[in-house]
Amino acid sequence: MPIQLFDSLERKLKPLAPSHPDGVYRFYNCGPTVYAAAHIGNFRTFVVNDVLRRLLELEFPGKVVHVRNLTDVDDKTIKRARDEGRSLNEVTKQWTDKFHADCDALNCLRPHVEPTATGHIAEQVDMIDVLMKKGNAYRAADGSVYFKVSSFDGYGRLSRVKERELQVGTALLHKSQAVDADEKEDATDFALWKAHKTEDGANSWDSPWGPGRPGWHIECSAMSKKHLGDTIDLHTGGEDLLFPHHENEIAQSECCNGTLFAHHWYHSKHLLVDGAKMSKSLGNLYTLDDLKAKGFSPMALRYALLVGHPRKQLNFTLEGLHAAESALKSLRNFRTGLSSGDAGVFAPVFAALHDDLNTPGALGALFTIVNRGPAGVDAATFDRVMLALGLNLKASESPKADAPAEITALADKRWAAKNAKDWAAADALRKELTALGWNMKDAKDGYTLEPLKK
RNA sequence: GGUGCGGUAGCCAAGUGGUAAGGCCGAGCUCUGCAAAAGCUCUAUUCGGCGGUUCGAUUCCGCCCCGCACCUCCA
Repeated sequence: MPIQLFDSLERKLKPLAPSHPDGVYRFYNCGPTVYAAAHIGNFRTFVVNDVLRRLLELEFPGKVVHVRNLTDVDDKTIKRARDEGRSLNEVTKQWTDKFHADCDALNCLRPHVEPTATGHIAEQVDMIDVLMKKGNAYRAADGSVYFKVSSFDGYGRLSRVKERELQVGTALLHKSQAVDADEKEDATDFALWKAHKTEDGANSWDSPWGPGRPGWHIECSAMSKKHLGDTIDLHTGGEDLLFPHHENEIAQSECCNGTLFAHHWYHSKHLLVDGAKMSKSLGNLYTLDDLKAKGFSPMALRYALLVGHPRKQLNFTLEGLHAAESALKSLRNFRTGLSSGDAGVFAPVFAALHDDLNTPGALGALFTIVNRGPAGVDAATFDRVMLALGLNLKASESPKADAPAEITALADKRWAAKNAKDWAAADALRKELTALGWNMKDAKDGYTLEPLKK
């Protein structure tokens, strides 16, 4: 069964297949802006894309090229650098490293190519130059270059923005007109090149239109073109990117290249936290480190992010993270009882994944197998399921914390009391340990200590 | 105002024109001196409301109620 995935543009399920004669599947996924630690909402998108990547590699072994960019110059990165009195490069390096570390912890495969915006200035300038020459762009008085939306008939196909504009209460339109009326010919035109402003500081590059920096949208068009060619097979991102980012990418790329940009568009939905949109003011914005500090493993987060269908909003809760930890533990226990056996029982799991990346359906099918017991279930195929989902069971175990000496001393005392069958003393010591936040697990010939969950 | 998505057990969440997967929590049991761990068992006559189509609808259609997201740089 081929992988079927919803296409945001045609709004239907379409099978995934390479469109180029070389059989290489070209996959572009919009990456992060590296100005702060990514939050779990960001990671939902990256984890979903990672499962997609893994499925593609199982389907087209050795023939997948996955490109994911890093946005390392924009208003936010520049502001951060300015606020901290550091260079743009220092700031973006720090958060790029952090992003990589978090992705590794979440068992997300690194993309085959991870291009940066600042590393592709020339490619972006070249594209803008073509757009200027073809009449799809114009230079404003201040040296900025804008894309002329009216020059591209296909504009709005992805997001149906034209339908929107017809009936817009025009409040938003007025707002954007007020801001940009001086420079843009039309409110819907967007920046390809932003003329240098004083607050940009040293972050400026030369161009035929004067010093400045590239607009946000052009970077993906340029990097996609450079690393995957004019036409790619799949372009993905979070739902918020559908408009304007992806709409603008299509316009830029198709006008510049004169050919279809992407065969397939896929957008994953956003994450809610405790039923509300994540925001700093609500105090419900979590990073991976926040959750680690609460004692959760990164793998539990990965699992929790896969519990909902990628094309539905998912409500993240701490309770859900607990559920994820427990579910992972069940999978670990189940795995230890496995040897070789029937690989076919896992077919429903893969069928669910191939059917529009239905991860909750796949997990449900998986636990249906788990509940039938390990007899005759094939270990290697189970492992392949874990590989597809990117669940590293080994890494999901809670890190073994070493108990401090005072705790060990108490535990030793209790162990001695227990062996002396002094139950009263033993129970009192157990209580004491519990109060100190440690659970003492008795085994046949010794004990282990583990910290209680916060 | 426009566009799109959704409302399924205490929480999270699949799914189907033919009578509700799964996870968590909870309860009971087994095993343990106790506890934990592990294992077993149980837990929605019901799928936002009202109509309609149908032999039959949670699943299709209509209306209504509620929630959420996007609408220029937020994954």
